[in-house]
Amino acid sequence: MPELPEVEVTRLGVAPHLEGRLVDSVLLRRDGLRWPFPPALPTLLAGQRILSVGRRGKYLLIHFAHGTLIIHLGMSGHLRVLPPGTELKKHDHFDLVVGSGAGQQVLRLHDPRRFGAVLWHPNDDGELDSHLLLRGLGVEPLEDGFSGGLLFRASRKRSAPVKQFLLAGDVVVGVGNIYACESLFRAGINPKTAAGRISRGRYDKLAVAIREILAEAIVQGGSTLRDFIAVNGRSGYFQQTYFVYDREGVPCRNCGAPVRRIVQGQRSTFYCVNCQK
DNA sequence: CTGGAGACCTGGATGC
DNA sequence: TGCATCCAGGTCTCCA
Repeated sequence: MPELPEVEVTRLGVAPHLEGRLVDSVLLRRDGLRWPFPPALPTLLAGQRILSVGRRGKYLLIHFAHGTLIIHLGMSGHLRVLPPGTELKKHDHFDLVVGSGAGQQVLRLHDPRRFGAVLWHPNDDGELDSHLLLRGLGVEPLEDGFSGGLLFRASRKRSAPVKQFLLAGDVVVGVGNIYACESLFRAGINPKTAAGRISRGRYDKLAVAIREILAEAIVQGGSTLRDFIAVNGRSGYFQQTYFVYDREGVPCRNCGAPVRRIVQGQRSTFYCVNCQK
């Protein structure tokens, strides 16, 4: 579920409930997800104040004075802010309880497939950017530094299809399977084209498309933010109007030709043979 | 360095 | 109804 917009909407949703508050306790309901939970987490965080909630790519970063809690939602994870005592559901793996008394709230991580992660980076372990999982990440697509020029330069000598080039995350972060498909459609680029054979001008168009599509998705998600504190929290995310993703055989919204599905790197790619050359 | 395949998991949809 | 198969929003690890 979570690509960059979903993670950013999650960040916007949970931050007001976390920032400035003291951690009461941490509950680990299993040993870990993709990697083991740091067993010392409850001790490390109890009584500590949350300074801010940030994001790097698809990683959520909960900053404390002495380190950062790194949370990844994997394929199926989501976070909710709930009243204490909320009934536990299957696959609720991790709680961060903040505040005390009537103001207490629980940040709860739910992740059926368990591809997510909860990790701890102590400040005395060096810069957060040098953390093993963060060090190889590309630029943020919504920040300065992301441009068609960057995509163009980074793609020279890359023979992989442009779809895979975007998904790899070492040049630009946060573009997952859905938004890679949608961005390439908006830019009119065939996902199979070798990244290194795409012109500067077409990358300019692609960079704009990526920016616009991610920003639009975040705006749409913003309208559902209160779901993050709903007890029976519905999806919390949003229904994006896709142009090609998950629309195999359906007429292209632009030209009417049936949308095609192919497999690249063991992932589905959806595109329009007419509109994407 | 680059690129491709396998790995990690559960659950929902589909087909016989 | 039951069971098998396929598919899913990520990304690390290993190998050629």
